[in-house]
Amino acid sequence: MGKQTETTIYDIARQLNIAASTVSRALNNNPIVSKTTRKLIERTAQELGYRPNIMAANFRTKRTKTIGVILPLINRHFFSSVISGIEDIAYKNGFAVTISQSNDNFEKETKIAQTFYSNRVDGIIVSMGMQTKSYEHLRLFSEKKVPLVFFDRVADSIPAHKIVVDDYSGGYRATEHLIENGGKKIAHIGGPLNLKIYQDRLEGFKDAMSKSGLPVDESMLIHNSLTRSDGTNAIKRLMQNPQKPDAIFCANDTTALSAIIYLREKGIKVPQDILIVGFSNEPFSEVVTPSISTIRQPGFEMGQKAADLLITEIKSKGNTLPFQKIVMPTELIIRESSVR
Amino acid sequence: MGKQTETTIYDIARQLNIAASTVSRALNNNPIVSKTTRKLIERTAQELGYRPNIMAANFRTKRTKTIGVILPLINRHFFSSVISGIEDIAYKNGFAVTISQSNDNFEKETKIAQTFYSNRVDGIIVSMGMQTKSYEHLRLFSEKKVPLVFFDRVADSIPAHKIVVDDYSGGYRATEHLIENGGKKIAHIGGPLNLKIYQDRLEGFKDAMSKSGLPVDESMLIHNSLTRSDGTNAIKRLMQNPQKPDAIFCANDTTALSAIIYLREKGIKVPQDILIVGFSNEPFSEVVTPSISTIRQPGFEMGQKAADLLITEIKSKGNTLPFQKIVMPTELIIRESSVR
DNA sequence: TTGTAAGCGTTATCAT
DNA sequence: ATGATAACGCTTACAA
Repeated sequence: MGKQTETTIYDIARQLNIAASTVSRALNNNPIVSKTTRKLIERTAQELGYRPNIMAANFRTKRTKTIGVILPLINRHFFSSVISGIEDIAYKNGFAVTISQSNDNFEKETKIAQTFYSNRVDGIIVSMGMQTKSYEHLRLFSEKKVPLVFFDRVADSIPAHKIVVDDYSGGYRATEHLIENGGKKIAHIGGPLNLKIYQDRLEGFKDAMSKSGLPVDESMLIHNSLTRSDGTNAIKRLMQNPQKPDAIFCANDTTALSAIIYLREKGIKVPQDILIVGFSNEPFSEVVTPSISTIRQPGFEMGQKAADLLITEIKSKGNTLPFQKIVMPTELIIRESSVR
Repeated sequence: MGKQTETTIYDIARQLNIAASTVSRALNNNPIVSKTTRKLIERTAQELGYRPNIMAANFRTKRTKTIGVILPLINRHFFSSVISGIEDIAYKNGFAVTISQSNDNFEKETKIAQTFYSNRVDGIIVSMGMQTKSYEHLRLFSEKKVPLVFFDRVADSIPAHKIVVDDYSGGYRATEHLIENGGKKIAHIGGPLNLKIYQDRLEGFKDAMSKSGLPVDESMLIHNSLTRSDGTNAIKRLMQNPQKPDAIFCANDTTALSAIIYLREKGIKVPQDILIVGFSNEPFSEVVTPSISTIRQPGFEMGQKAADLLITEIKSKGNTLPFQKIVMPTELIIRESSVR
């Protein structure tokens, strides 16, 4: 049975025989209004069931108190953890969070960026899609001084804050661990190399190998999109190789899982015959048999940090701080798949 | 090196010596403008780097093309699947999606609802928190005719569209399956009964039991918040019971997992000694050992359906269709944990 | 088919 | 400390 028309600050002003501007000031906690009128206004607002029209305020102030988030896929544990962390901090600071998934599709990513821009989000947080090789669609934001924070899949060439995990040392530690457990012919199932994170994991892998004097066999390096079926194809190919691997460093847990399941079907034992380490610490990794050794990425904390940096940037309008690259520590979690 | 000031439709109009209204019409694909002027306007808009100020348009039209989503926890496979489905449909219809998580906290849920209302979202999609027993905070939306769609955790007493899975028959099928596999003393680890879904799963359980002439032992019914540790406590209590269960129907996969891991530690074999069925088909259920038999809930499709219904409702402004309760089918997935 | 002009609800500037 | 008023950029009757 709601009223047809919304209460505005004018209604409150009329009721109290004061100016709308005073009402506006009171409702925005402007200390200049007297205590008595403020109380009066607050009570009347309550009585009339006043709800601020944020759209009008946004329009006027050119701020939306909204953060846009672009990421490849919502429905993935790491990403949803990050979202959760972003939402946590945003909420505490009175910001809304708008989320769109690119599905690793470059066109969609571009369109989302444009929509966010047109919607005048106060800032955006981005993790790029696997296809993304050009950054024109994001340049709009840096040009117009809309704060932008990257996480995980970052564009090195764009000046912006970046939150990443230490992919290099993650890759290094994972490989080192495989070597410590007897791995000699170690394969790597990696992601597309246009993304820095996969370059870094690969570099870590290579450096750990050469540190131990082990050769990197190019035929044992596979790069794909790291889906479940990509993983299955990769492990198949590796096992057809005349030089079969005795250990595999997978750039995510999904492909590690593919490998484990494929090898199980073929009667090849993990970790006895082949050692495996994944990356990301997906929830299933702990409970699969054998449980998957992996590199933990603090998704929730990364989201918090990203939101925190972005909001700081938004609040310090224009006085852009020097861009930071925050490298969150990774942690090797040793489970069954890599220990003989 | 961006311009200080944004291009508006007036800039375009001035450049072409036409009226701003014509520009507005052209840019909104109003068929009334002639093809020639439209082309002209589009080209000029492009040249001037025009980006519509959606805030101004929203303010004017009182529409935001935004859907608000309130759910307990983003970082949970079922919920993130739903979000993914919502986002998919919303994007295709030109809607943005704003998401907030209640963390199963009633106060936060209330505050989110108010914020969404003040932000004038065009509609909201809600799955309630476990603490939520009053619906005052949502009444605002129905009063003001803001479309509202519930999913999964619905409030039966509120008139609105509802998307649920067939929890009753899910519970029934799960229990029936346990009985078929030799379960006689069957326990149930369930959720809080203020939520309809857990009532329904329990009802399905009870009916399947009585159908087979099996007694329901009240000491074998446990209700908690279904977290990992809740599950561990529950299975502990059940195993201390003088009447130990020979099968358990868990209201989610998380507690099923807790049970499996606890029993494994105690040397009790699943499924040989105790049969287990879960609910939700979390990703880990397929790969844990033993793999968990469970009830599949089509999260992505539920999200799609919810967004679809909501957008239809939004577009049919005011002419509210009769409220639907859409019951999505559940599917029993039989894996290792329940088959002897 | 195009132009004119009012108005959406708020905030901010300037005056009182 | 409060009031009057312009302005934000767009859409939409209504007029031409």
